Formats: sequence, structure tokens, C-alpha cells
Amino acid sequence: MKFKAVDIGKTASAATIIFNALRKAIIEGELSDGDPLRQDEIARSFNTSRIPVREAITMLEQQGLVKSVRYKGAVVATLSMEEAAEIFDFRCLLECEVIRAAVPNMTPEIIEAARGYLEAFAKAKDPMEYGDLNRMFHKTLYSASGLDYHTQVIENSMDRIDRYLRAQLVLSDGIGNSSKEHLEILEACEAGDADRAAELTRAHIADARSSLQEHLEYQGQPDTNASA
Amino acid sequence: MKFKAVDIGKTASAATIIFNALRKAIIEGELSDGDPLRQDEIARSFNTSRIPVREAITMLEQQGLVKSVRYKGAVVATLSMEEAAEIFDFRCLLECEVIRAAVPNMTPEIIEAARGYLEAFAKAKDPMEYGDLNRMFHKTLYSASGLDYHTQVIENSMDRIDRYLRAQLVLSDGIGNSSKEHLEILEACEAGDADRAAELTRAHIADARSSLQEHLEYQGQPDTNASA
DNA sequence: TTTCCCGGTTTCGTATACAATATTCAATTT
DNA sequence: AAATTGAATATTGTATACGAAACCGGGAAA
Repeated sequence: MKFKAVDIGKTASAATIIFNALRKAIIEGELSDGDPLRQDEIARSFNTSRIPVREAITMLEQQGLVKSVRYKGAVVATLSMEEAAEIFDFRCLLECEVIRAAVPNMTPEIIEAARGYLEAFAKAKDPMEYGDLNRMFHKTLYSASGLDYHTQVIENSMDRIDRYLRAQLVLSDGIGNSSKEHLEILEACEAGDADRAAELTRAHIADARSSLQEHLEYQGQPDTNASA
Repeated sequence: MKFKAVDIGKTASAATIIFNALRKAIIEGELSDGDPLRQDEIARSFNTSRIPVREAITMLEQQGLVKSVRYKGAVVATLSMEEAAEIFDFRCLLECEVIRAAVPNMTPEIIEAARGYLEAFAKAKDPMEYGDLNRMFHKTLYSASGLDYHTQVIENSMDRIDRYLRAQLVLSDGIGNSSKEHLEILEACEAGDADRAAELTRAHIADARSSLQEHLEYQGQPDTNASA
């Protein structure tokens, strides 16, 4: 065969396309906490019926990105400070172990790919690009672990807090600081020092956590319980 | 008010009911690996249209319980031995930390509730009851941690391997052995010994893992890659 | 004025209908 | 006989239509 084969079974359905678009919008903060997702409106923008929109929203709800109530609709999920903190702890726990498992399997290709993302991260202009590159950097290193399930769960936990992180990255010198920490992690991986990579990763996430906490503390964190 | 209030907003939609039923069927092994989920058939059995069935299947797919291919349909997800092993490692990591966090907050009520499940577990007749009681036992202890997100992720990871575990619990003396380990964990919790509870939990899960591995090893584990 | 009720409007949940793709199997060709 | 094609069937994906619950606003009653 002289042509490039494509698995048509994997082409995206309308529901998948809508899901990806909404997910991106939520992660990047384009849709903010509590914003309603009107089926009709979304359907019109994608030029579809409400059926695929509903399925996309169902996916988002399973991922914890939206919360929906019967007959009332779906809104972008809100995290209390406690919930966000718990997710950071969760990431600490998992990412440490994953990077530890990854280091022994690290290849030069993976190191170089990660370095590429790191450099792009330092140079990035668009604030939204930071987040993507940040995630790609970590994901690339984790891929060496072969722990696909762990990695997938980590991805989802990042989805939930990404918009808070990105908002905070713009303020404060999140970029310079992060860049430095990334470089250290990469060096530890290159040196084959798994324990150090794990410890740096822990510190990296703890840093992000406390930085976020400082910034949200005074500007009215989302209330844990808004009921009467 | 003399009547018990019910939040009608939380009453189940058809999609949710179907999701729960299918989830249960998969977890309990009533639907086996690779079994197809025909929308029409399911819709007929629940006396609904295919729309809520599709949404239920979408949820199951997000949970990783089924795998679906466009225009071909959904089948119950299959785990390779490596994937199952990874999930056990994952549980080890998480559950250790969760029980460690739970012990300091343990209340007599929680201890007693857990003991109740433990005793029911030892006495249970129906093989399917084992699994439920097993999960309730652990879940009850974990609830003391207040780590809702962690607990939720653990629940999902258990969903994925439950049917393999339950199948294996029936063979071999899984029940007697598990019961003993449960009792030890409970005692450590009661004594306020978090480290010991964590270590016992680790051993408990590791036990289940190796036991499952022995049993599946010789009876043709699900193939990692069935393609030509 | 305030509260309560009630009708209209909006939005969601599901059934039905149709379109697109996959699967099957007999007919045909080599 | 084996491989290939093509029509009939089965199954999924999506649009349209309709019913149910929530929301909103005005008017009546206290």
C-alpha cells in the first residue's frame, strides 16, 4: 500500500468533538466556575442537535469537570479550597511514585522531548500555552514509567485544577520558578537519580499548591457550602 | 414536617438507573469481558428508548468499564494481566495513605460500622455479597480520612478489577484469609496505630494481587494484544 | 407593601424517525 | 475452491418532536 492508512473507527463523533472543545474551554478557564452549559446554545454553536451535546456533558460530568442536576442543567464544577488542596496531595503521592518508576526506563529520546517542552515553556508568550507545555513536559517524563493507568488518573486530576493553576501562573513569577524546578527534575532524570526526581517532584507540586493557596486565600475562595 | 423529605432533583434519570444496573452487572461478572452491549436490546429490557441507554454507556466508558468503537458498539472492557497488576499497585499506593490519614480521625461509630461489615462478610452465603461487604468494610474505614477525592478514585479503580477478584474469591480460601486480614486492620485502627494499619493494608492488597495472578496465570489471561 | 398563586416561557429528558456505517451472505468471477 | 462484489440486514449516530419540570413575572389577596 502506497497510502497512509487511517483507522476510521477512531474518527471523532460529534459528541467527542464537543466534549474536547468544552473540556478545553473549562481547563483554560474560558468557562468559569459555575457557568451554566445550556444544551441548546451549545448545540447551535456546533450546528448539531442536543443529543451529542448531552453525551459530551455526560462525559464531562463523569470526569468531574461539570456538575449537573436533573431538569436544571449542568454548570462548571466549583472546587472548594479544601478540595483543591486534596487534589494537590493526591498528585504529590502519585506523581512521586510515577517519576520514580520512570527514571530507570528513561531514554535519551524522552529526555530530549521533555527538554523541548521545557524550553518552549520558558519562552512561551501566550499564557494558555504555559499550561499545555507544562503538562506535556510532565506527561512525557511519566510516559517512561509505562504506568498508563496512573498517568491517566493524574491527567484527570490535573484537569480539575488546571484553570486555577493557570490563572495563578500569570500572576506571581510562576513561570520563572516553575522553569527552574522543571530543569532540576529533568537533570535528576538524566542522572538516573530516581529518589531525587521524586523529591523534586514532590516539592514542585507542593510549591504550586502553596502558591495557589496564597493567591486564592484573600480573593474569596469558592465557598464549601453555599446553602442556607 | 412529619414526612421524610427527599431531594427530587437527585431522583434518578433513566440514564442513571441503566448505568447503575449495567455497572453492577459488569462488576459482579454477570456480563463478562468482551460481551457486547447492544443498545436496542438494553433499551427493550428497560422499556426505554436508546437515548438513555447511550448515555449510560457513555458513563461506563468514562469509568473504563466498557470500551466502545464508533459504529460498532460497546463491549465490556478487558484487562490484561499487566493492566490489572498496575491497578493493584495503584490501590496499594493510595489505600495505604488513605488509611493512614483515617486512623487519627477514627470514631467508635466508624469502627463499629466496619466491624458489622466484617462480621457479615465472614458469615455471608452469597458469593456476590462478599464483594459488596468487602468494599463496604474498606470504604467505611476510609471515610474517616475525609479524603473524598482519594476515596472516589479508589472506588473507581476497584470497579475495574472487582469481577476478577470476585471470581477468584470463590475459589481458594479467599474468604477466610481476607477475614483474618480485615480483622487485623480493624484492630490496628482501633489501637490508633496508623503505620501498622497502612502496612496491613498494603499486605492485604498485595495478597489479593498475587492470589489473583496465580489463578489467572494458568487459565489463559486476557491477551494484551489480540490483533494479528 | 408583601406574599402567594398561577400562567407563560424556558430548559431539560426521552421517544420516535431517519441517516450513516458495519456485518452478513449469497451470487459471481477467477 | 477461493476470493470478491454487492445487496439485504443489523446496529449505531443524530435530528426532530413531544412531554415534564423548573423558572419568571404579573396579578390577587392579606
